[in-house]
Amino acid sequence: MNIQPLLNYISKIVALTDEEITFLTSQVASRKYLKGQYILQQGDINKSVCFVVSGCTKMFYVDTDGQEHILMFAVEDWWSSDLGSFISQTPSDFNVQCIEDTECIVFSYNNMEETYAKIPKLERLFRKTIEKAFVASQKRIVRNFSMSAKERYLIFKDSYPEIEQRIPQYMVASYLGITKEFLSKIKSQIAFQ
Amino acid sequence: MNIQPLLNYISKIVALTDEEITFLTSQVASRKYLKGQYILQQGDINKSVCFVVSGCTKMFYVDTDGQEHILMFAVEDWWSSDLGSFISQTPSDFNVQCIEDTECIVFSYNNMEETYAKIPKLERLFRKTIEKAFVASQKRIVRNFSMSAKERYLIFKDSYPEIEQRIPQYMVASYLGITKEFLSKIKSQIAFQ
DNA sequence: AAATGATGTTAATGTAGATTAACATTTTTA
DNA sequence: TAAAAATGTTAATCTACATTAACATCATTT
Repeated sequence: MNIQPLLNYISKIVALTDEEITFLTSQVASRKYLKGQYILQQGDINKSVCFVVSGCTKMFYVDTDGQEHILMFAVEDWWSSDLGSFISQTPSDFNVQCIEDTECIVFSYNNMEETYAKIPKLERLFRKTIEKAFVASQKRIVRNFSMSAKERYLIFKDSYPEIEQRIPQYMVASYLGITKEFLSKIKSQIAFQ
Repeated sequence: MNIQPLLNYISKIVALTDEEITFLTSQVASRKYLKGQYILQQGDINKSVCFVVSGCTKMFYVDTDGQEHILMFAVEDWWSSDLGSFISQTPSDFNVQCIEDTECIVFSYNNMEETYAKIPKLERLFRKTIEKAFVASQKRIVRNFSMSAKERYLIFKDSYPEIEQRIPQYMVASYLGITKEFLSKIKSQIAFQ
């Protein structure tokens, strides 16, 4: 199993010994999904945290009216999971679905305690990763409160130009919390200045 | 210095030895603020993470139109900080202000690495705390996208009845992302069913 | 106890973005 | 290569919530 992409990612944050790498390798698994496949479904208990090696996923919530609300995308070198369901082992509020053929490296809930115990550096890595995710999430709340949809779209485009290229526009709209029709209007406004 | 409230909080999540408690005590400080005082101001670098022992704080963002947007309140046993500024030691986007006389126990940035190194259990505690905060933040994003202001108000009221009692209504409105006038309307609607 | 400031309410009017619906374009499949 | 499915656009109409403004109530200070 090739976990090199994960090791490269980790090495940017903490340095593992050969022994730790060997142990880590024994604790994770590689998984491949086709475009359209679900990694997690609303209501199921999330048993795993995925590191995306290639491809792209979306995490979304389907509300009582059947409307889909995208919370995040994950591409190469990102983490993709419903952390809430994972940490409390309760039914998930979210779906995680592949929007391209996707390859992941997977940590499973049962191994997690042992992995943290044997490699405390990984606990540090996850602490830092989640700190950043939390900060980004707070900033998104602020933007949703204080900025217009147009401003939010421009920031998204600017922050994630690669992602905007590879996903359909109606998913960008969903991520921004607006309808595809309104995003279409915004884009035509921008085109004419 | 009385750090008992912090120790009680910690003991619910991880068990510290006497030695660890002694060390921890040497690393934190107690601080008192009056109602209205700022613990952190937008633009300043956040040097500390506060555990609230008594009182209440609000963290908020002032946008370019001078409008205030409240991200969170913190009461007894909660953490109150701009984590983004803290972890990256960059100017803060947020203000933290006391809305009651408030007493905190403070971890400072300079001690943090050492504290984690000496008491890895605290790194575990913070990982878990931030995981929960992140999950709550994601759920808030979903609610803001998929629910009406009235629904969000009812959930807030239900989730934090104590907080709703002790803060002015216009701050609840700001937290919900609506105007005080509209919250007033919602409340009168609810009163007549 | 009056005055000041902070907080809350009501109502008229305005607007960002939703909804609906019809159609255009692109991609995928048979 | 035609048909079907997925994606994107345009325009009319609607609505949740913002804005403004005037006033009411409560708390704090002098």
